[in-house]
Amino acid sequence: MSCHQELKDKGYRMTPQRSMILDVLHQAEKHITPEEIHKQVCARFPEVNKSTIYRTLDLLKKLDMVDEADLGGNKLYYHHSDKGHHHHLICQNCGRTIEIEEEAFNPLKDMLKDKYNFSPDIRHLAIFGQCVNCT
Amino acid sequence: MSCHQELKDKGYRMTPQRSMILDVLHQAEKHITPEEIHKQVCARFPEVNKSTIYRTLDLLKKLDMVDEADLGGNKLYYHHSDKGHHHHLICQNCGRTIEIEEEAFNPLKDMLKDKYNFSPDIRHLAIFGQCVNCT
DNA sequence: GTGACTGCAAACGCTTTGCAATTGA
DNA sequence: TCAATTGCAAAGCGTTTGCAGTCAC
Repeated sequence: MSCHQELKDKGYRMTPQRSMILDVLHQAEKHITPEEIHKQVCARFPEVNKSTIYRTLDLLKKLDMVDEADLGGNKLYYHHSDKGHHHHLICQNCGRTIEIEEEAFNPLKDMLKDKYNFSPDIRHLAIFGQCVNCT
Repeated sequence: MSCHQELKDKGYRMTPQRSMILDVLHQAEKHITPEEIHKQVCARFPEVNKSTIYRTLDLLKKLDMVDEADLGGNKLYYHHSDKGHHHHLICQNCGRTIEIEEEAFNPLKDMLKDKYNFSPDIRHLAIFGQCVNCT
């Protein structure tokens, strides 16, 4: 798990808390909230404080080691950035989320650049709607 | 201002508070937050409670008289729905927001439908990035 | 008159912060 | 050793809620 080393290399300390947060992020199959990270970490190592979760996520975000996704609602979601950027289709009916690869948005990016002179930074995009099962 | 009548027709009461909230929404040039609505309403009619703003916005949303936009961050933005759906390009550097018309996203919609069997409900989309001045 | 509406105050959920105690290098 | 990191408790922010009083119809 090289990201443990990565933290050290950048001059930060490796603590059990940070190690476990990294592990949880690593094992997570999809985006998780600070709340979920906290729950999972506490299952293994009781009494890690929530503010530690938040501070660690801030740090990892600053170091580009996690991606932060605002999927709507009032929560933020995080995932390991080595899992690549991608986007989400979220069914407003059943809640299913479909991941789509970043490249699918290249035509959109080009259009925004050509027509609006705008360079989009599309790391996460949440698009709401209806999935097949629900239409 | 027919939306005042519209409320009545649907069986709701017209109060000074609701009237002013509608006016503020009407005069707003762009999306505004409940906070801003509150400030503007209070400038004319002191002491309208914030919960009234929230409850009125909920009502108007239910009646499809306002659109709610989650532009990221922890705030919600509102605007009169008769101003039409549109999207936003938000410069992460200078904060400028550029409105773009809904039709610009038709190719994207078609792609999501064809490739992912997903029917997007794209009423508001916020795309972050860099505007011309900031690149 | 009466139920829809408002103001108030308290609580919510998620996140941030100041500070003293702890701990990794 | 000693600055970086943590836990704790409190506060921040935008929003929601229960309730008693008021007001549009």
